Amino acid sequence: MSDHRLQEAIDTLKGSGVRITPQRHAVLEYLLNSMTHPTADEIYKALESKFPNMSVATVYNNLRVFREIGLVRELTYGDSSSRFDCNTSDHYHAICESCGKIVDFHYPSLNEVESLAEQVTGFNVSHHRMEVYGTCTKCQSNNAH
Amino acid sequence: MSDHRLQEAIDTLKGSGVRITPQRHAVLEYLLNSMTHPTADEIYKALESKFPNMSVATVYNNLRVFREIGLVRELTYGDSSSRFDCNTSDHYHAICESCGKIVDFHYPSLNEVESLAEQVTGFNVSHHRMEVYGTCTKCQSNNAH
DNA sequence: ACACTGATTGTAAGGATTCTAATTTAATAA
DNA sequence: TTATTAAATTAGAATCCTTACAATCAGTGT
Repeated sequence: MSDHRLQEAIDTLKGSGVRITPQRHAVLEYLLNSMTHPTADEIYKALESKFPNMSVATVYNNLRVFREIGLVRELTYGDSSSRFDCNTSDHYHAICESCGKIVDFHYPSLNEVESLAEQVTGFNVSHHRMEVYGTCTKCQSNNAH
Repeated sequence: MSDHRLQEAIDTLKGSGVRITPQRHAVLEYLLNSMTHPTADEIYKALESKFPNMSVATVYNNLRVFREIGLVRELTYGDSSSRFDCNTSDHYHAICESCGKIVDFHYPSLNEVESLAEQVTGFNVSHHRMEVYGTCTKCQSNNAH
């Protein structure tokens, strides 16, 4: 699908002197096509058939590289494992407390909060994160029987 | 210090049929007097001298009880272990990316964001979380040499 | 063809958290 | 006060996620 974003990401990697190996390409492609903010293990399992010999370590290594270069963000919610999000455009997440589903939504960036926080705390603020928690539509109807 | 908040919390627990054991009391008291959002291990180590036989499992068990009852919130940042915050009044956190320090700050609650998220995602939103990341005053001056 | 650097692999190791089974204890009522 | 009982604690094993490590492999340039 998003060949353009993929090519752009590959160019960014190459520009940083990172080699494009088949495994690395596959992890990156999977992340770009995925709308579900997968965990490292989900990526590993998804690529298992294509790369039967790939190690989990490779997935983690590549995710770290992508994160350090700024291609993906690591999301740490309450659950045990990190999730990875390659949508770097400004957006926020709504998380279902019942089923764990994550839905993106847009909102004008909270610059006011950042500048107020700088004044109050003396921090030099670089970024922020925000999520709303609640019940998704499907779980709402399930709960209503 | 905050005997009032402690007594209030204990009443809440008793009202839910939770027994007040010495260990439980100590964990709760430590959390209430702590301004640093400690990890489970920090709590465990801090109470070690008073309860030499206490198990880590006890700390985790009690934190889970407190969380389920709504006395504390579990904070999951990028680092490996959860932090626990018993300040249930509305506030946000500023986190230093250099030294890990966490500073509370107040801001009018982002109700607008919650209602917009409900409209866009169809979620029934119960709450939200937000943090700003940056460099604290101390690390700023350290970096400047 | 050779050397060099980085990437991958498999496995071991680490840390945080949960589980389990046995023991102890707080709250309650007789 | 004592007996009762369900809940809480304990110690250690087990689990899960992630990282570290050493050996191997692959691509690039000389």
